[in-house]
Amino acid sequence: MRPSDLPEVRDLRLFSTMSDANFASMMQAAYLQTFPNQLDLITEGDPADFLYVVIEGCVELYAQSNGRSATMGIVRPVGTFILAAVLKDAVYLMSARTCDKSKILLIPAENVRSAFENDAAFARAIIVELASCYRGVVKEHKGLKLRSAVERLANRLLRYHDDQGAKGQLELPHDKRRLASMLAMTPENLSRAFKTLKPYGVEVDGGTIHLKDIPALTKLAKPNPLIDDRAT
Amino acid sequence: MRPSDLPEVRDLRLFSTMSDANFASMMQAAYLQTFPNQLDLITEGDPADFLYVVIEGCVELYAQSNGRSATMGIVRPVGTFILAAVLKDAVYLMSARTCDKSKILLIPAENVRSAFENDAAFARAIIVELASCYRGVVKEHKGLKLRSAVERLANRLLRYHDDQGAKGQLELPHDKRRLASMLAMTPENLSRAFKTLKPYGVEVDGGTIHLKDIPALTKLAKPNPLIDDRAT
DNA sequence: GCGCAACCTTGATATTTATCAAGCCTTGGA
DNA sequence: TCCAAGGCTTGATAAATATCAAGGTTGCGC
Repeated sequence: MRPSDLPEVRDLRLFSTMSDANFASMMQAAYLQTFPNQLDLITEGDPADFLYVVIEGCVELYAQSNGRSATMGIVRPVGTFILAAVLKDAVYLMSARTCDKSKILLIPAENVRSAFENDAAFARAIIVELASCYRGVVKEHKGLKLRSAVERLANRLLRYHDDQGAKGQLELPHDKRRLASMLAMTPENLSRAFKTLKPYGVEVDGGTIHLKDIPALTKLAKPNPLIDDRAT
Repeated sequence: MRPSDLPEVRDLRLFSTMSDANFASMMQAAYLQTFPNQLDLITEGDPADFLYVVIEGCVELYAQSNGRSATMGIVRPVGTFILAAVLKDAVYLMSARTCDKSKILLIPAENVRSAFENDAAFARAIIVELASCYRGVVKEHKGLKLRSAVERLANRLLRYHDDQGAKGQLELPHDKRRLASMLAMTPENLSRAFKTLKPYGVEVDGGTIHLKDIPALTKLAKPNPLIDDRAT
């Protein structure tokens, strides 16, 4: 794999400040692979052999215990996953499967670790990236502890709406099963939560959601930048 | 503040690999202060001015939204908090208050950031620390999504029991109010959860808990290293 | 075109968790 | 010593959420 093959990877915040030489040497043993839909990429508990970068398609991160299962997040191009396990040389805490035919870049964990030992700019980029991921989970966790299911849904809808240009409607980026699991509820409950939001101008048409009364929905949702903003 | 003043801080995993010069220069503007119990140290949303190190006493991290409040964690000596916000030069995502008379070291955020720019060993130590914190929150989050309140309590009791030498009994390290909030339940519910665990050999005597049937409790709790182990 | 499978919804019901209102200790201060 | 406050428990009740069982729709392969 040569650096020039995937300019979008080189441009990732995580990699853009590395020296060319270090980037090339990290990528030298990496390889690009295409996987079919619904394929298990990694299983929680396995040692972290690779850092994964989603180039095309879509990957679901999920966790299991006691026969229960929960979606922890969705990674879309161009995004990485399982960075912390790779850096600590530990086992994965989450499993991952494709939720679409996907093109994935696999960078051997050993190469990532030696790159950050040798490249101070990369180490700094990792710090920023890890700190962001950490704050992302803290926000998720706060949302789960401080909000009801309906409030979590309302805020998620407002977030998608903003992400998609605030045009009064939005497309759910995944199916409702997964959305329910991400929001820590059952699919049945998600259905009912949508009904609960109807008086607040939320109209569901398959995967398209119309928001007819954003002030009312916002008043219900009480969005909080310290939970909902991606950036801060 | 001179480096020699607080050897236990120098020995923290986060700082032990720094050069003496960089440690000294980072600490040069730091100061040590004693705070009474129940004092608010930081408020979520405020800019991150300092990295905090608990030297003596105890600090509660908590979050608020919509009038609701949740304990996110407890920091005891010698531990740091609010590292990610400091590194990102962002606002705090959590508030902190003392839950005991406490001696706290405050290191100006600017000094921490310039130290990691200049000291590669410190940058690597930060990466390990951040990755650990990140995995810690992921585990918390998994526990909340995959377990019922009673299961969370059962596993927490087993963890404390192990931490304290597995002698068939344990001391709750904080009051039940806070324990309930950490486990994402109300105090009333915690009381009832303890009663639910009575048939599994859990006997409550104030802050002392006796575990009379650990196999039964373990069978109920189904502890999972990918949720409960501190290290992995 | 038909039938199957996956996904979503709905209703009925059960379980879990929260809320409200006392009441009981313990503790610390006047 | 006694009072008051805070923390914990308990019971009754309400609200939130999950489970179970159909049933409807859609899309796809045959």
